[in-house]
Amino acid sequence: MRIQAFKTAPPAPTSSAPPSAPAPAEGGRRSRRRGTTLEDALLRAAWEELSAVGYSKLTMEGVAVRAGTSKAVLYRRWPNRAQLALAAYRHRAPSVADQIPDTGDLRDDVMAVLRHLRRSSEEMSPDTLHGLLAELRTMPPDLMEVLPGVMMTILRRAAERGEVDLGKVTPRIAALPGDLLRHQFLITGRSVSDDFLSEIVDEIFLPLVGAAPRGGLDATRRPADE
Amino acid sequence: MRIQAFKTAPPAPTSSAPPSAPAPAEGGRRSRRRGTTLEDALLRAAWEELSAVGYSKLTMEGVAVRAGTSKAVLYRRWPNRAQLALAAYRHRAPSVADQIPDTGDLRDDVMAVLRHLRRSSEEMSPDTLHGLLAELRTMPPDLMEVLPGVMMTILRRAAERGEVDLGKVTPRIAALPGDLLRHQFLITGRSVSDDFLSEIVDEIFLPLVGAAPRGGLDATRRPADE
DNA sequence: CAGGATTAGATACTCTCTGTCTCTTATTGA
DNA sequence: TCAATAAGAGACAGAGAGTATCTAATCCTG
Repeated sequence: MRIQAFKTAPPAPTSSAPPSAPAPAEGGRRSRRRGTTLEDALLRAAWEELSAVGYSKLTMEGVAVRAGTSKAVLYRRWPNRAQLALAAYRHRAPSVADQIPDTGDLRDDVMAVLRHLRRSSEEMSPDTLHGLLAELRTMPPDLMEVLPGVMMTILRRAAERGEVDLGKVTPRIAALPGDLLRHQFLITGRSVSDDFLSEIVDEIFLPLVGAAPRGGLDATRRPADE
Repeated sequence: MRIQAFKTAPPAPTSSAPPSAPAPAEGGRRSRRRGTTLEDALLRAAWEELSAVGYSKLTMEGVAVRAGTSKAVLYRRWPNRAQLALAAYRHRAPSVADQIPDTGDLRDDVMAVLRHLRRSSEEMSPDTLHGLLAELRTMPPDLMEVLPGVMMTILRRAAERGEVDLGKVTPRIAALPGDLLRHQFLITGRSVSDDFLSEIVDEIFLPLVGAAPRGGLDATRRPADE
């Protein structure tokens, strides 16, 4: 036989606030949230918890407490941890496609995209990424499709400027810099260095698309130009 | 106060064999294993369990039962699941370095290495790889260092035949085919296709090391060249 | 504005798994 | 022969996932 919750007693009107929730105003109880307001708060809490403790230590209970609610409210919306974490990521992550760089120089554009991608990787710990991938079995396609699109735009502009020959560019090549960055991040579990980005671009990507790395191959950067 | 196991009764000499263990001989009890014999059996059981259910469903209890022993015996040797799984992998995986192909042709050599690598990936489900990476935080370096070494050997031989210019080959480029294969495996969660391997080699690797993809362009092909 | 529908928030509960510990006894080695 | 070692059995404590049930706050409709 189950022991059920209080039957009539109101939940202690004074000082029954959740332990360390984002402050339910003060003193009294916060009004009950619903709809989008609540959902936003849940996703924000999930993201904060994810950043704070990482995926492997992410618990539904933890998210619920941080959001000032309970597990049931989470399970009503997402079937499990992985889906919640993914939703939290999508809810917050700014897309690479939001601002496609256009510096007038292919190398600069590509570096800008890679730095952006690195920044957005850093927001998600490797632990989180692996955990997600392990539970989702596969990377959600929409997260993979953005980058090649962005790269193609950049390359098309470079082709118009005569920097590259579009005929040499296959989808695989367009995806290459992003793939290598992601691989490195997954394997080393740490954010990649600027040198690594330069290597990708100068040793591999630019040669493949037929654009000589401007000024010398000393990597990291290049001398004054024109 | 604890309720402890039988005090004097011998553990039911007849038919108390572990549920589905690899057959403890028959009828009676198997003799008690020790040392290397036992350790081998444990690692083999761990690998079998890993292949059978994947890392996310791998339990110490499951391995113990399969090995016909108990959890304590496992914990005496490995501090946790991840270390056990890693040990099981190392114990069984044949290294790529064991047989470096030498066909007399760079493309064939590289394809052979990639196929070997693919085969050995297939033995470990993506789920397992992600799970391991998530818990280990980072790929054990020794698992990463083998491949570039093998590739350099192949490339050196190709250079002696005049197929490539070693001066063009950086460590990053040597590691490239393996990295791309691993990335694809991690992201898609499935074994990669032959076409994918050809793409890597013909579109990316060979051009970078200055060796034209031989003859047939039928694979994924490339714009008319020379 | 009243009353019904919805569902937030609180809490209990079941299950599974990790990692630890204790106990008995088979096996080894001196 | 006998003491030291460790295998194998299983109890146990604790954490967390996911489910279920209840009360009451809020919304919506008439």
